Amino acid sequence: MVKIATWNVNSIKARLANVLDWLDSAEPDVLLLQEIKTLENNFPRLEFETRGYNLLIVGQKAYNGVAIASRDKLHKPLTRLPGERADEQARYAEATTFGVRVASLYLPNGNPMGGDKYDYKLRWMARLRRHAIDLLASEQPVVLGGDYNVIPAPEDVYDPAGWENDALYALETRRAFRAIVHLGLSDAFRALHPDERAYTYWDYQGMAWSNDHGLRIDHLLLSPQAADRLESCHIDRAPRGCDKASDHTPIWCTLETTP
DNA sequence: ATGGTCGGCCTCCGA
Repeated sequence: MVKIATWNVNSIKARLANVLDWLDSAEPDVLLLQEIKTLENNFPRLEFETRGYNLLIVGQKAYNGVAIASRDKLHKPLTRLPGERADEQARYAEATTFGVRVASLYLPNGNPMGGDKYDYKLRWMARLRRHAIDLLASEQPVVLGGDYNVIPAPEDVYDPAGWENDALYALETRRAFRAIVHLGLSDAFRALHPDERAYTYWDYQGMAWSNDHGLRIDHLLLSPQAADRLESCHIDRAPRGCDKASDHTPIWCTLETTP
């Protein structure tokens, strides 16, 4: 069995104690991190390495930044999403570990609607779709995990009507997300919990956490070869309630080991 | 009574 988790930590330095506590209790084999908000050289490597994790870090100063931590070696690393050479933002890391092709992705937020930011989000989603075609053609187990900044359906947000003009839920955003999933990927959480209302993100503002005004925007999308091995998927709400919490909480899945 | 989101970085931007 291999346990793969994803967590937008909103600064690895500000969140280090929370992340290490969670690593020690949840013991994921692979942790996909987003919004580390630091350059590779300033990432707290030692704390992960002493716990037996290898690292692939794609850093950026102050903004964005993703990483993969794994108890197995990380083979054939890819540190940029193909398709737009001028894109300097650190939003994508991919490698093979435990025989699974895993990606840690931080999809652009896209707000405000109708400007450069939203155009960039849609272009990024088109690039992800194009890349997913190639990954699926390889017929290997693939787990594309991360902060998608996409609310897939009304049951994934506390107030769907209030979010219709937001880049996380706009019709065009949901269509672009479905166009990726419909290539043949499975949303691990929704596949195993079809009727469960569950969120992965609660804004810091307006008492969103205490009112459970959340969004489900962190996802694990699985290729058929991974989905056939899917045995569990859970959102761990506990870290969101801790002191100095990230606004996102971890979601993880387990894949059966191949016989 | 007070203040009311947070992180990074430099006084504001991004989320």
